[in-house]
Amino acid sequence: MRLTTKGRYAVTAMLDLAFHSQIKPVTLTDIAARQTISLSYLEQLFARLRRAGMVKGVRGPGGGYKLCRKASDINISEVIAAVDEPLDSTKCGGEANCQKDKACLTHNLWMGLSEQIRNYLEGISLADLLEKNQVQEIAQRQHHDAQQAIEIYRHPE
Amino acid sequence: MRLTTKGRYAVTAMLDLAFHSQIKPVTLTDIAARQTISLSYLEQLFARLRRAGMVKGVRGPGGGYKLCRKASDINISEVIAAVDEPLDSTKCGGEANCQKDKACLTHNLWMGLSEQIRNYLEGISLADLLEKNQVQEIAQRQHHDAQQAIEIYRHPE
DNA sequence: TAATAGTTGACTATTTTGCTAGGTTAAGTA
DNA sequence: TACTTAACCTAGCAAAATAGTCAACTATTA
Repeated sequence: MRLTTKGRYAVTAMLDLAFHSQIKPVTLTDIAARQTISLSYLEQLFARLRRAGMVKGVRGPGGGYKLCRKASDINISEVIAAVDEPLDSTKCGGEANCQKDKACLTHNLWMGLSEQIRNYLEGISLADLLEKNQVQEIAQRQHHDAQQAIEIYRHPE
Repeated sequence: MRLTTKGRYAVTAMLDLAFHSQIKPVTLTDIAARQTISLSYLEQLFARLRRAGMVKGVRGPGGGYKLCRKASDINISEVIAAVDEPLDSTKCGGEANCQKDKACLTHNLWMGLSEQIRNYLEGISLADLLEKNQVQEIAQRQHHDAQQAIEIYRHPE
């Protein structure tokens, strides 16, 4: 899992869509204006989101985009995965010649971290974000949980 | 906090260094050969790591690089921070005109996530990684902890 | 002094990112 | 039917990031 501005753009746009599309479809032009993202770039992002089955386009006047599923059933992880290229799996793609090398330790760390981030983002839906504005507070609580996890990591049992 | 291949290269190299520099300094040529990273790219990365006070170069025959601190006192977070550019702080850099806009929710999410990842990586030192090879097992345990954090997030109290 | 190895800077190639410009197609509306 | 709207599609482009090369220079050690 990579974390770049591209994914952030996608999440921003999806949040805007989830917030505004409750009555009727939302045009990309509107999202572009509200979020200051270029229209054509949004089109590219939404082409991927559509192919991933997360949004549906409605053509013609009064058309636009709407969510395929409920906002509570779309998590941040899949939004990012939809727009990001599936990045090459770190040279040693499970090759046998890798285990002997110390380099693979790093590989494992990264896999573990990726997994951790993915899980974290999978647990947060678009609806979660729209419902509660006190993200700071939540981050604080999760910070605390993370510290506990680290304790367990360092001193098992 | 961004997650790119650049950071992964840096961590890989630092791990290699921590592992091999216990007796004498390690040349970048050696690291380049072992980790299949180009020498000059490593030079660029180590220039930053040196400026960040994490490694020290020893010139002349028998020279190379060594760690400034113990491997247990160098965490993954600072390695990545040293080589990554400090990324522009998301348009609304704490501006007042931002709070009104729904876009800032996304911003907050990202800040929270960055914080989470940073904390996670701060809790892992180079020594931690070298000591235990069972990263999978650890990832498993942390996965479990992450799930608990998500539960708390969704159902506070 | 000669060899080693860090240090520095300039330069190149590739990929990703973000965006522009131009179309085509489907669905409403006059 | 003609017109408008907006999705959908394609090609291309400039800036940045990524990854790497080459060459000169400096400090250290043998």
